[in-house]
Amino acid sequence: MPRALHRWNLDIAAARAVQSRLADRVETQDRLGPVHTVAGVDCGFEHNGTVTRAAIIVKSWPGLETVGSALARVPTTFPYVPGYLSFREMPAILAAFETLDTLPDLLLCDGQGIAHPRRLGIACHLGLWLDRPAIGVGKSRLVGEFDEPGPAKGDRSALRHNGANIGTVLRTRDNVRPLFVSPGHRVSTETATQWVLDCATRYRLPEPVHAADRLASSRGHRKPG
DNA sequence: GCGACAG
DNA sequence: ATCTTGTCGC
Repeated sequence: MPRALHRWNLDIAAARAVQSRLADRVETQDRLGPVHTVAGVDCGFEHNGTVTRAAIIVKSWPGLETVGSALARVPTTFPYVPGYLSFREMPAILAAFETLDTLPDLLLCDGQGIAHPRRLGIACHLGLWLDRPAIGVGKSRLVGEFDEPGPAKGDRSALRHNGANIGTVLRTRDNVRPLFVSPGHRVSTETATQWVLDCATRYRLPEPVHAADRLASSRGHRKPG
């Protein structure tokens, strides 16, 4: 991974051009190997947002036991602009991945996959960069229209945008706000949806992402009660 | 011009 | 994302 050869603090116009170019390389068909490890990826911020904190939690599959983790803190160089999240969080995320000796078999990223204006959400960007199967798990919608899914765990509806199916609005627990699942790379919408549901055991967020969320967030450090 | 807008 | 305790409901 030619990390040193890349600059991430581009202007919006340049970032947009990069997204459009990379979007063509995203694979929406299943191309996964045996999945023995599933990782959750998320970011948090410290010091008034000047530092980005990326967290990765690697879980075994099946079993969902934590078998690895990584944490990296990097100076924040890109502002939060809807549609350009990867340029803000990728530097820290890649720094965290570099401390892992083995890449996970499947990545669950907090954020969208192809459910993005130019079909290049952070899950796509990360999946392409690491050449790993990746799934986007958003807590809210960026783009797309959908019908409210039923109230029970497993209920779902299609997320569409510009006449295309870009993901699934999935209920991962009874009576909780649904998640927005979309392919990141090398995973189909159907498979992505199934993996998120299979990893959703006790929280709204799938286990790996929930764990990464806690590690990335400053509140995850508070003492248990 | 106006509203929407991942984390 | 982050600042933040208790409280209401399934």
